[in-house]
Amino acid sequence: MPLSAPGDEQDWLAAYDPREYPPVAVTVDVVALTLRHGTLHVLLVERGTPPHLGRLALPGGFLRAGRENLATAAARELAEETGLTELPRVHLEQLGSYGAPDRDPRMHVVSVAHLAFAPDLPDPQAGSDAAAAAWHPVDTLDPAALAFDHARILADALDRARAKLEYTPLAAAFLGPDFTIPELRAVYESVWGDPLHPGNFHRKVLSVPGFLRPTGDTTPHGSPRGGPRARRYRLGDADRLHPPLLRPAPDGG
Amino acid sequence: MPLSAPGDEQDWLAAYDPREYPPVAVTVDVVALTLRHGTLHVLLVERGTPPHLGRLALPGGFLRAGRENLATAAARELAEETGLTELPRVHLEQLGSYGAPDRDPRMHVVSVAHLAFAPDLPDPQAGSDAAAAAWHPVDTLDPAALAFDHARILADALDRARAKLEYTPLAAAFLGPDFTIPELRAVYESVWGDPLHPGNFHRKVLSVPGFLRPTGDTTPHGSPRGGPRARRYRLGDADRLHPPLLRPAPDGG
DNA sequence: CGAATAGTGTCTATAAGACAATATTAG
DNA sequence: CTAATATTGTCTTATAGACACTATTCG
Repeated sequence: MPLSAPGDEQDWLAAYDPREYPPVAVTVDVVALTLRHGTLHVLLVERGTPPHLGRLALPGGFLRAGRENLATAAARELAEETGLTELPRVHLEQLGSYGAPDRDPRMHVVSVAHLAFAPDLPDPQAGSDAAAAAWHPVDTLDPAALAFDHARILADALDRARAKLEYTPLAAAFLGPDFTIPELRAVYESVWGDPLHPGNFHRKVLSVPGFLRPTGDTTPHGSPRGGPRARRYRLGDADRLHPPLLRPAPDGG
Repeated sequence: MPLSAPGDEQDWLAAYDPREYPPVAVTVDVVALTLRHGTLHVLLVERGTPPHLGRLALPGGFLRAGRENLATAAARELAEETGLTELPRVHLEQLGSYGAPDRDPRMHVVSVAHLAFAPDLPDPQAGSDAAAAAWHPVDTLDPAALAFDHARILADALDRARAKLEYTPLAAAFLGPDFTIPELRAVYESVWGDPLHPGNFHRKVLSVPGFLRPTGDTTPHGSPRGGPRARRYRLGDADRLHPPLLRPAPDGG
């Protein structure tokens, strides 16, 4: 219920003037994930200003008030930090908002965090804005190296990513338009951190209706250490996996 | 990355003054769901001021800058609109943020929507703030009667609620501390809108580890139209259902 | 050739759904 | 008594996971 406030706020609401209002800033942050050399990486920038100068942070910035919606702002920030004007084949979704009053020492900042899945993108060295940005492996990343509450946001993003692979075809967002089932399995193994049984995985993904559609051709070569060529697939029309690909259960519970 | 902005914004950021900044308001809205007489209801208020005067809206209001976080603000708004100072046994979680520039005609408002599951609460007539609030059945609600983009928010909330029942024990949040398996089944049937097989449901919920814990006693009476007394249960310690209770598949795939 | 891998077959334990059966209670 | 309901039992079918096997390709 925007701008309708209860009780004692209602009077001055009628004659609303934003300049009298205690300020809240809205920013948009992006947890951009990609796979490089088979391991999961996240895009981080090194902060050039205080607070947390020199520490790593998620790419992000202010919402341009009155001019863009949240998803647009997230895509814009991601494009600026990667130096890519085009971001083809990148999945972008909202993750959640973080609004603790003290999460930024300067003022109350509400950050709307987003989650991006991208195929292997080039190193963000080109643009000037992207100079401080780089891909970092998530498994060797020290959470204490992150500024603000970005370690928490990253942790939430990884939880969400792992869950999304179970019941959506989004694993393919880490790959090109065509891909093989072993490549798809590598995505699941990297994000979930568990090795999967090749044969069972193969049969299972093929059994999900609408997940994969064969292109008819195969890879030109076998895998680096031998083996036959793999068939190539494209995404089907399903936007949910029925039945889902469940992770190996977290032990006893 | 709060307050770290790329390129041309970086200069004036150092000498940041919120009064020079294009204003964005942050509100918190709540989609509060409860079960009354076996049907799902949502808490709505009738707007007393333009825009959308007289139309129905989700309860909500401004985030108190610098003084509260998002979840606290949502709980406060819900308490104010229901007239209840205590909100025991209410599950509250963040749903998502809505920030299209034109969603409120007065200014750019980012609303952080929340989702609440509550046991059958009294009608919100008591407090003055809650005068215009009432529970509305969701299945007979005309989406066009809702102000702003609240129909979309409500639809997203229902999607989330239906999905959450599959893999979390949150159905119990609609019930008291003790409940019977038929009562729990009624929650699933109301939220999913499908009748479930009593026998199979019974066995299935009991088979999920950590979901239900028997209290040892039973209901004092049978159900209104006959039948034996039902055993009472309390929630177990699981916060996820493994394996999940999957909905009947949406037809062909 | 030897090793690694894509893809298929087979078997078993488990789970889901249809249905039946029994016991208990309301009216 | 009759109807409705809680709970348990049984059976069939689908699925997950373990494992084996074949064919293909790299070095």
